[in-house]
Amino acid sequence: MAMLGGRPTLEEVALRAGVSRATVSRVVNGSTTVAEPIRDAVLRAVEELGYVPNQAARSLVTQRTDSVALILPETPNRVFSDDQFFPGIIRGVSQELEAVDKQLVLMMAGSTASHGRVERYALARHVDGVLFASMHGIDPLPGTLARMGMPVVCSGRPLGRDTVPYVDVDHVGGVRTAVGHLIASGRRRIATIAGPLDMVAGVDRLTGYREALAEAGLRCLVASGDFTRESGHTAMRQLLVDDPDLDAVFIASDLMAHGALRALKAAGRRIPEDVAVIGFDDIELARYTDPPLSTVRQPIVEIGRRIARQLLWLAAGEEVDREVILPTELILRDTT
Amino acid sequence: MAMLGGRPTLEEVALRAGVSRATVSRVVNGSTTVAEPIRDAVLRAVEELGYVPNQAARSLVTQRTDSVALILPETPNRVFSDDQFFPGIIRGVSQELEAVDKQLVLMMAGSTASHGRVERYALARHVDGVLFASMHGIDPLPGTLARMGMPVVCSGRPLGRDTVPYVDVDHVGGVRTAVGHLIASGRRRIATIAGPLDMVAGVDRLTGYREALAEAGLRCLVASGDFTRESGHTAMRQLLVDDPDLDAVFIASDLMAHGALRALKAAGRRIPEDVAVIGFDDIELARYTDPPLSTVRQPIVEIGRRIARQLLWLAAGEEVDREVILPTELILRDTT
DNA sequence: TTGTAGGCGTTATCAT
DNA sequence: ATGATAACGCCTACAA
Repeated sequence: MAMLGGRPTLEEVALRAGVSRATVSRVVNGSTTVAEPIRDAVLRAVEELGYVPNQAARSLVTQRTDSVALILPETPNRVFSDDQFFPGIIRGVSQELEAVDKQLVLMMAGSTASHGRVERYALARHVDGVLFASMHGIDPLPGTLARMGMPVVCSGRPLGRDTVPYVDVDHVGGVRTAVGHLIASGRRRIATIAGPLDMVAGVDRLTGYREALAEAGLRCLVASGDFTRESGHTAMRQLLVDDPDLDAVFIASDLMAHGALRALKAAGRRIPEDVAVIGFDDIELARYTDPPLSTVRQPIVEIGRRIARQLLWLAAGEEVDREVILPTELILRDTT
Repeated sequence: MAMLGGRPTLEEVALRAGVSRATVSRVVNGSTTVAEPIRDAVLRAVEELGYVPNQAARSLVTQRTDSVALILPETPNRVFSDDQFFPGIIRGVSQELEAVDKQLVLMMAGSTASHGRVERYALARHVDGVLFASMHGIDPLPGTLARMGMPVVCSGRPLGRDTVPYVDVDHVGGVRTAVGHLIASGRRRIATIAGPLDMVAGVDRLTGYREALAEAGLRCLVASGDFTRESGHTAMRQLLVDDPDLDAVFIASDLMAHGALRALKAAGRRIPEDVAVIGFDDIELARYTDPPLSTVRQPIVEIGRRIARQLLWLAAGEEVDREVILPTELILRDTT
């Protein structure tokens, strides 16, 4: 049992086991060059004293902390508001990290002021690496850290010309498939509610929509939201004003789709008879909207796992792919 | 600019500024006993070299890490699945922590195996404190850590007889108000879908329901869920079998209520004409269910902030209240 | 196989 | 007001 105030050190364990500090260190770190009986004695002493290595001391010499930082752009609306994206990412990341006994340090970085904090922190702690999730606009931070030799991986293709490794899904392809399905089933006035255009996910999904319509020679009708329910609701009402006869809409996130569904129903549209809708994400909510939402599934937790794995490779000094693209899948429910 | 491989140390800054390490340390830590010109010279050197203090070295001597751990019981279903509780807590906690420039270390602790990890970690890192959110059953970990002198605060009254400080809401009172409202508006066959009974939130909300019905001389009808949508859906169907004539139901979480709404509609019940429903939480979803859900609001983010603040006080060596109870509020929308 | 000793980058206690 | 100097707890050559 460790006692209050002053936990045992290597030194004390060594004393108790009747060996040198070096030997204790070897045992604790699993070196194989220690005689069986000695190892046992040390282990017993460790047990009896309740010894736990001091991570700060260890880091000081090893230059590692066995922890990685996950940086999330805290925008008032989105992060943790009611979106399953971040929770999913966190979950995936922590699964992978746990497997190798590393810790997850979470940092919100909304303001540019906090960018300073983040940078200082990453440097000061010697975190073993930094993960970024869904940045807005052109953020120099990932590139800056990478250039200083810090392992960095992003979820979502980073804007700008920094070339840090990232994991993303095939937004364009996924949306083209979805909109293609709408067209194939006879819809002709197909609108979209785009995500924020300072985010790759927003831009790429809009591109997919545009490409699909262009190919079919159909006209575009675009409204914009910021991935929140509320914005989806507002955008849908706008769309209904712009073209009361629209017969389908692709919406860049399920949450926005949820808001849009409400606007559609309020306007007396039957779904999917009058207007078909397809969302993007496939969060659990999608199965419970009324009617259940057709959507483009992206493997959110898997993205978290992959960025974590990539980072661990990087930190281990390996080369990793500059780009990993995960597939999406069209899930057809009752809104199409 | 710090260079790759080997960032500058106190020593180098001292050299460059032409002073001793001690003086640099003083400046960096904001001591007031340093002459103006010297301070400036040091600051300039810090700037030019891109010096950032090494946290490990610092922790080694100060015995602090400026970081706190947040332990979440990772159950396959709940954490981060689609519940706004944990995200809200995290958000509140990180707001408070950021204000004092401390870091948040996130740890999932589902298995008992991971309990070992958590304990070791908390000890090894000298985290300044540990936060627990919504534990299941009787968990000895908070008490154990507290006894070892570690500052600990829980969100939700801990089961068992360990006496660690906690922050919770008035579950019983909130539910009694809600059920009281149902009764006052003429409902007589009022069922409930309870949360998991190994959690205080589950037990207390059930108690509130029982008390309210007992007072009114009404009969109880109870089904159980685990706070997920799916379980709410299942439980509601069961309830409908048990008593096809029920005219109201109090549901221990909004997510379960969402699932239940679906079951109710599938069974052809009109809401609220045939059956009234009230949930608990007031997550954003509640405004978007069909119809919008009446519910008992609990201030989730505020809970996060409070546990963080309490912990900070504790860590600073102050006394804190053993118990902080936050109020709830009945939000009436269209399901009542 | 085991022990010795030096150093990791800071802070803090003394002198000065 | 500033500067030596001794910890802080551990890892790791290097020596034995």
